Amino acid sequence: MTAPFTFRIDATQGAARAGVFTTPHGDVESPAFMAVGTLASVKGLDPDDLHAMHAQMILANAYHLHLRPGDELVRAMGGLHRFMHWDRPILTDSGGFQVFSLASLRTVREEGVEFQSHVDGSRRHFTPESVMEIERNLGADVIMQFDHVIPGQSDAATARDASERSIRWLSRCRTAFHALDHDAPQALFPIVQGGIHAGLRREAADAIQSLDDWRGFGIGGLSVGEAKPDMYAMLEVVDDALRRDRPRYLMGVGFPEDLVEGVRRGVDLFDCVAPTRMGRNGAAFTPDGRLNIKRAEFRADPRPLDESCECAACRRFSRAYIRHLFLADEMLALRLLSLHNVHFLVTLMRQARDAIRHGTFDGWSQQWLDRYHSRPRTRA
RNA sequence: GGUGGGGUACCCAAGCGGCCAACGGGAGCAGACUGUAAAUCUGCCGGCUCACGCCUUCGAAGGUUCGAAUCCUUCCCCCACCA
Repeated sequence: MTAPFTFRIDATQGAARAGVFTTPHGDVESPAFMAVGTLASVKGLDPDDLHAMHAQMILANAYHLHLRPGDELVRAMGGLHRFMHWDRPILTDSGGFQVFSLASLRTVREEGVEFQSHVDGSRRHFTPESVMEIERNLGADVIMQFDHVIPGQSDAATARDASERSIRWLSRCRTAFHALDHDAPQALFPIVQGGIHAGLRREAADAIQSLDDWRGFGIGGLSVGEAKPDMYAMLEVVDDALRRDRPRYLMGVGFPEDLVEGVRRGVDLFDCVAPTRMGRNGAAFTPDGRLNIKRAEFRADPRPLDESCECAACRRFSRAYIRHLFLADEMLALRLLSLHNVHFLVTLMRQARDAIRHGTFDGWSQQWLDRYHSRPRTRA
């Protein structure tokens, strides 16, 4: 068995790479999409669903699980893997994104962040040290540093402040991480910040890489309101600035087109709430763009959501049926759409992997993007 | 037959002389969601119009009034109780 947290690159094409990331709970073939299970549940799906669609690794969130049910409880229950009955790799986010998304409920200081719990209003203090302990208690394979995420269009001064603070916090995370007793092997990933400012991104990458021999890198602070071209430009900067023999994880991305664009720019891992949230809100991913199942045009449409899809929803159910379920507020609709969307992204990354291995990625990705963006109104 | 209550836009429902094309819901139609405070949020929702605006509506008909969904008269329906 390969030592944990090694990354083996099997093939490359341009900046794109196909590889295998090894964790204590199994290998992750990359590029890969990780479904998000913030509260130790990929909303609407159970582990059997995820296994069946060949999901390899999933995400959970330190902030949310600390508030409820409590990271110490999760540890007492044998850790996140046992608690949620998922025996494959897990990554936990640190709560850095909540610094951004719960901006109205928190105060950032150098020491850490004071949150007012969105659950019960109680005050909670998060520091790099406390977050490391929380993530140790949860016991994911990969844990993310505590970082400071800011809106995507922030000016350079704001972005520098947040990025440099994130690097100082990384240093504290690293010290705390090594001082803790871990119940099982874990890898701490740093996060490259810097907003949409190329110079800041490069500085952040350099500073982070001088701190330790990291097993992988997070790329954060993107898909938080900036324009897509800015995000893609930052990926190119970061691709160039980071060592290539470690996996790169683009945090919070994304939409299908962003995954393909990301792989083209050297990203190996992605996660996003989009497939489950958009599924719950009535949208399905298809190779021809998003399909809004609520639309009247699907009232009597016998076709599956995506005619080329082999997921458990598309193998069995029509658009007409799923539309009916959705409009009737049946929970099965949310589940089927979530199932399809996660399957879609997991499968998309498998296709990208295969294309890289076969040396056809450039053509494949261009064709895929052309079709996705062409969006024929109706295919009948 | 008597008494009381009621008939408002696709449905429910507020309004009870001008600020009413008419509060709210629902349904319907469309859109947005990117490390999940999200099974959430936004817009449209009588007709014509890009819009200003105009036109037709509040059971029916007639009346009072500068002006009515709102007041009066008659009629038609519905509901409850009494006989």
